[in-house]
This record gives sequence, C-alpha cells and structure tokens, in this order.
Amino acid sequence: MSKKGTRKHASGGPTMADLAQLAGVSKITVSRALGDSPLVNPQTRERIQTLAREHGYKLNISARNLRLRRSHTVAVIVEMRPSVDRTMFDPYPLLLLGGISQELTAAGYSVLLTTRQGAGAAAVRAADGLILLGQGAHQDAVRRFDKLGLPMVVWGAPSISDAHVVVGSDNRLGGALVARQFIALGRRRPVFVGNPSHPEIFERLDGFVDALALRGIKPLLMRRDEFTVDSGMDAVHSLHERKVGFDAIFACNDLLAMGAIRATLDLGRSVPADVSVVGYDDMPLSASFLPPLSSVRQDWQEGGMLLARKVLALIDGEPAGSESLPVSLIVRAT
Amino acid sequence: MSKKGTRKHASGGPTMADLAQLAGVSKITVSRALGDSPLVNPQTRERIQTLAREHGYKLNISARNLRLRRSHTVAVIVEMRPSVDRTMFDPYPLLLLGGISQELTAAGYSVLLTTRQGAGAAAVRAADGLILLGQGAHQDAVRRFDKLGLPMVVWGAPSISDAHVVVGSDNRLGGALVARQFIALGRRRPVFVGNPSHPEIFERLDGFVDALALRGIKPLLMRRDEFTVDSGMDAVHSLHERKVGFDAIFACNDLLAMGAIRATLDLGRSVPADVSVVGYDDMPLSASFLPPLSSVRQDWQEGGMLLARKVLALIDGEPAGSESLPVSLIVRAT
DNA sequence: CGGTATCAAGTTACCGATAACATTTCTTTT
DNA sequence: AAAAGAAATGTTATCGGTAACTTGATACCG
Repeated sequence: MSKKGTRKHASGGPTMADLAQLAGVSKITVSRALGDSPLVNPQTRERIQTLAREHGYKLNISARNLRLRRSHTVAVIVEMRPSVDRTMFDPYPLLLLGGISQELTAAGYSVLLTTRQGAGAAAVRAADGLILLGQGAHQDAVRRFDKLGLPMVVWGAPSISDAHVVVGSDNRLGGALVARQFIALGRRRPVFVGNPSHPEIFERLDGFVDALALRGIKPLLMRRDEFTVDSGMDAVHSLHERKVGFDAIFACNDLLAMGAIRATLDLGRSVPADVSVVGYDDMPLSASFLPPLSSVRQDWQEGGMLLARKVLALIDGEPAGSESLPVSLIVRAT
Repeated sequence: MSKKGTRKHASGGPTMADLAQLAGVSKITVSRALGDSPLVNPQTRERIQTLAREHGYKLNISARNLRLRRSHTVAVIVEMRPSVDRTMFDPYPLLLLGGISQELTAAGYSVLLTTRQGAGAAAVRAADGLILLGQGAHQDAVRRFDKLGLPMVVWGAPSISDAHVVVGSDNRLGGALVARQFIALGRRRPVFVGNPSHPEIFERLDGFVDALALRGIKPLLMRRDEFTVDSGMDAVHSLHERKVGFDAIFACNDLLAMGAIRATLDLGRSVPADVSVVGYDDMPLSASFLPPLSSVRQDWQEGGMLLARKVLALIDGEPAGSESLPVSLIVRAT
C-alpha cells in the first residue's frame, strides 16, 4: 500500500514486463529467453531464467492462449453415469484417464474433463482436440461432437461407416484367442454370452465366430443385456431349461463369466472339466475367484496413452489412423 | 480469399467486434448484451443475441480469462496409479469425478484433470481452485499443493492438525454402524481387518472401537496392508493358527471381507451363523457374492458434488468448513 | 425554461504474451 | 576500410474481451 511499485498486482506474481524491467531488457527478450529461443544470447537467457525463478514468475496461460489462438487443452468427454449395461466398468476408465493424462501432460497439454451433459460449455469448444470415452453405444453423440470440427479421437470399436479416428483394444483378437483356446481344449459346443449391439462386444463375437468357423464350429449366442453376475447365472439356467448342450462359455465380461460358472456348478457340472469358461476384462477379483477365472486382458493405460498420442498428432496436422491394441488371454483354472 | 472481409479469421468464428459491426453498435454493447446486462436496451439485447446465435458466435475464453484475471477452472488432482493398498478403488473415483464435474460445470467452471506428476503444470497454478482426491496417505502432497495458495478442498478424513477443508464420508459412523450391528447380533469377539495407517481407515476403526466400548467389548486388530481377497483369507488363517477366537469380522474393504468369508468357510465355520462379516464400499459384486455380503455404502457422487460446492464457496470468498457425508450399512446375508 | 436524474451507448485503456518487422552492434570479407 | 552478413535486441501491433469513465439523448422537476 505504502510504497508504489512494491506490489503492482493484486493477485498473481510478476509478469514478463516486470522481469524485463528487472533485467533491463524488453518484454520480447524475456519471452524468448524463457522459451529457450536461440535468438537470445545464452548468457542473457541464463540471467533471465534465473531471475524468473527467483521471483517466482508464472506464465499467464490465458494471455498466451489468446495470442497463439490455441488452448493447449484437450477435452475428454466421459460417460460417467454408471449403468448396468456399461462395457466400461470398474477401475478401467480411470486407468484410461490416467494414460491420457500422463501423455497429454507430458506434451504440455491440459486435460479438460466433462460429461456429455456439460460438453456444451465454451471451454470444450475452445479445446484443441477431443477424446470421447464410453460413447460406444451413442453414435449420435459421436456425430454431435464431430460437428465441432475439432481433431477428435474415439475409444471403442472401429466401424467402416465412420470417418473419425478410433482407438480401442483388439476385440476381434480377443474373441479369436478365446476361440483358439476352446479349440485347443477340444470343445465343440461353445456359447457366447453378452450383448452384441455394443460395437465392441460385437467385434468380440465376430472374432470368436470367425476363428471357430475355421474348425467348422458354430457357437450359440446367448444375448444378455445386463453385464452382471445374476445375468450370467440366468443365461446358463436358461440354456439348461432349453436343454441346450454346451461345453464352453465365452462371456463378454468377468461378472457374466462368474455368474455363468456359479450356475454351471449349481447344475452339478464341473468347471473346467465339463465346461470351460472365459471372461473379459480380467478384473482384479477374477484371479481370486473360485475357481480362478480365465479372462481376456486389455491394457487400458496403454490405450489411454495411444488415444492421447493420436489427438496430438491430429492437432499437429499429422495424419493418424484408427488403431487396435493387442489383448492377451490370461489362462487360469477355468 | 477473394472477397475481403468475408472470412476475416483463419480459424474460429466471429468475434464481438464482428457482431458489433453487424449490429451497428460498439463492442462493449455486444459484451453487455450477451452478458444480460441491464445496461442495454432489452430490444438491442435481443437483437444482438439473435445475431450471435445466427452467426454461431463463440466467446473466447482465453480473452475473457485474461481480462478478468481468473480461469474459471478447478484443477482436480487424482492419484491414478492403481496399487494394492489403495482405498479408493474400482468405479468409485469415477463417480466422485462425475459428481464434481456435474456440479462445477453447472456453475460455469471447467474441470482440469491431472495426476500428481503433472500437477506442476502452469495450467494447474492458473486454476481458481483445487480438489485433491486419493491423497489420503500423502500428507506431504497436500502440503505441497497448499503452498500454491489456491482455495483447496481435500477428499479424505479430517485431521485436527490440518487447516484445510476436508470432505469425506463419515468413516467413524461407518465403523459405529458395524459395531452396533455386531452388538445387536450378540457378537462378543469382533476383529477389525485393514490398515489403519490410512486416515480414513483409522476413522473406521476408531468409530468401531468406540461404539463397541460402550458395551465393554474390545475388538482385535488384524493389520493388513493389502486390500485383496488373498490378504483377507490370510488374515483369517492367521487368526486360526494363533488360535484366536472370533465371531465377527469387520473388513475395511469388500475384497478383504470376501477373502475373510472364504477362509472362514474353509475352516469349517459358518457365515453368518458362527461368524458375522461386514465389508466396506458395497461394490457391485458384493450383492451377488455367495453369501451376499453385508457392507457399508458411501455415496460417492454426492461426495463429489459436495467437494465441488466447497471449492466454489471458497473461490467466492465464502467460508466453508470440513464436512462428512452419512453412510449406510447394507445388511445382507453375512 | 434551466437544471438534474435516468437511460442507452460509446471511448479509452488495459489484461499478458508473442509474431513480424526494424534496428543496433559486432564480425567477417575482399 | 567499406560493404555485407550475422547476432542480439527492440518497436509496434495484436489476440478478444471487459471495467471505468464519458457522452448524448430523453424525461422530470419546481
């Protein structure tokens, strides 16, 4: 209050102009020095950088963004309402977010998190790029955001009709791996349990069917809309009631698989002696399920990182195509 | 290219200046009109707003933030590395995020998501407020962010020593509810399984102990660092080996509880006839566990919303204190 | 009818950083 | 030693909003 110039700014520390004055140079030189531009004398640069550190200088992002006409921000739009028919479940989306965040932060970008509801906000439109998670079943949502004209990457299953970049794990491969496992075990009457109207689930089924077809085997499809233990039990009981024979079950989710196993055991049949069961997602609990559940595992974190790299590429004007990540079958006791 | 003025801006739509010209008024009038300021004639306002809509006008946030010296952003710092000793597990943090996001978006704020690693970024310091999630075990982290001098709210257990605002679910109540349940069931030798060095877990234990003490019961503490099924089994086996009698188990997590139940059954004792077991978190699977697991449930989404409301209050200079959310005991078969 | 209150809109001056162009200073070349 | 080139720094203008202060017009008052 008393001395003029002691504290020029109410909130926030010194600006480039302040540093410039301190260093006896002009603003632009400070800007260059802090940006490691080769245009400034190394000594000057050093001096200014030290000064900046000492005085706790903080770059004003809004100012820079305004000037550069970009936000250095990628909006991530997540479906966060938990629901029974969610494919993205449990800790996984968080791992995806972790991968995304890690990669974007490393590249100097920020992650703006929104739900579909809040995605109309100005901040989202101001983003340099867009990542869509968990919108698999909402093609309309994808199209809606596509209209924003921002570089966009979607997590899910690639579809021929859509033009945007899709990153996902290789669901076809997942299905195929399970099929091969069943074949190796000599299974002849496999069942697929799940809801193939989700593009990702459909891919799993598709890969499964194709790989089995090579051996002339045609699996049975038990459509289940809910991805829960109960639903899995239900599926098996329903098979039993209809007196349909089966010796292998591929559930498109671990909970379904657990339910299927439980029901199978209830019916007096043995797992895995009589019936093989494989789930999907390899959730933490699966390994300690009784019996330990075999499952297909996807690398969510890596997926997140890949998503991030793709948007960054698009933002930089580089070409980027859809890509699938490998999955692995974890064989345990079922 | 050909006609001058047709497309003034390479990227991005019209600015306020453009609208001003179109409407034959000055920039500031446009600004006022769009901000619903009473300083403009209602008709003019209407006219300008319509014009803005027609031309797809988008407010430039960076410009506004620069001028207003605030970012309208709250940074959420999450611990995303999954690890065995994590209290915040599974879908829950996502629900927390959902609550936060919903509330902040509604208030016109953006959610900036970062990990602890990326939290040094300029964008974080530029935030108007801070929410810390999953840092319970890292008091140093809390202090580190406290230094930024931003309005800050932490998820976890309130501690007397700390001055910042803490929001969490009422872990003491959770412990007490379980204790009362055990008392009602006539249990006399309860065991607590978990790692009380986490503040939140400690509160659960504390509430548990205090409520039991009213009946002169003193529980046994089985310290377990890992929150897994195996660890839960281990705990019970270890009790058995040491020939310690017990008739009730309060596990501070559902996975531990499941392990404890399994081990108890393995030892030939019945749940719940011989031993009562209660878990914590009420994960989706718990209801369909065999036997269906009793568990303490917290409302994560509401927690997120409360966190958000607290930071907003702090940002607006209103006072805000720590607060705990009620929890409920879901009694099932154990 | 002069003078003040009220309403509507305009002027000017920033917020803090940076690109494009300009200038100065030193080094090198023939 | 004059011209040309390279290196280091400065000037000016601008990104798109908005607050503070001013101006102009109309209404109201005794």
